Amino acid sequence: MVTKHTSEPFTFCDAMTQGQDRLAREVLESITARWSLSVLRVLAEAHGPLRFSRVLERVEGISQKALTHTLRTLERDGLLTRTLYPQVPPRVEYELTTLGRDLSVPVASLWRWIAGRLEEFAAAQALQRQS
Amino acid sequence: MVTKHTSEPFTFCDAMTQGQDRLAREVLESITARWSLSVLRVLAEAHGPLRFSRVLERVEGISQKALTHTLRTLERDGLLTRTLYPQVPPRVEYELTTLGRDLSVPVASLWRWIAGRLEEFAAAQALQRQS
DNA sequence: CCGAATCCAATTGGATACTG
DNA sequence: CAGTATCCAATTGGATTCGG
Repeated sequence: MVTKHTSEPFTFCDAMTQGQDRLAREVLESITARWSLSVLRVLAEAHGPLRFSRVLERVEGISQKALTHTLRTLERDGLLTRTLYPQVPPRVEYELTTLGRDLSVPVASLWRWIAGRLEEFAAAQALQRQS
Repeated sequence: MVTKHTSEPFTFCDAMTQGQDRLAREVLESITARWSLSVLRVLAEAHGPLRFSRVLERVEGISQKALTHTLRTLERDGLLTRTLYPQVPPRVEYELTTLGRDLSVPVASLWRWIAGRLEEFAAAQALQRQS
């Protein structure tokens, strides 16, 4: 699959089959879901595996249920691995995959694009509140 | 505000105040919300203003309520403009701003990053379903 | 025509209790 | 310890109706 580049923006979807488009959207959603970036960040900063409880502590405001769901989704998409050590009490460790680590590059780009235009966004919102 | 670049990924949040971080997240959310990309795309391809009904027709599967909400959010963030022509019956036109048009660049980057790794994502998901 | 308002179904999310 | 299960509150989303 090769993405055609034309003068038209947003054409990047066109070269995909319906299944590919669906998968790509799924991944995009899991990346941009409520808690994903925070969890990815915590794991990136850990430079190694982290137990469930440690992640729970470091992601401010997340509930245990939401964390479980977020981790499962990111695992499903191959961004992190889940390793269960069958001990009593059990130990479960989460760690970024190479894919998960590489992700920070394009995500950081988008983030910086937004960060570089914060004044424009703030101005737009301020204008909006007037009318 | 200057974003510090270190070897650490995800540090791009650090140089922001809490208010800036909140705003950036708000924008990121509005961009990645359910229908935003489709709406932005339709407007980008229009090369000009588009009436509410025309957008509604071209975004497959969206409800009128969801479209109204999406348009309002994107307008609030300065990505498009809403122009009301006080006629009977009323006419309302939506058009991308420069900010909205520029957005397609970083979004396309992230999209291509994902698109270029679809096989890895598919493989990860396949593996997942086994266990 | 545009969209606000209303109603209702379905999904989400937190809190708590429980288990291997 | 790391969840799953359950209950419940709050939010979301579609369908429909109504109004300027």
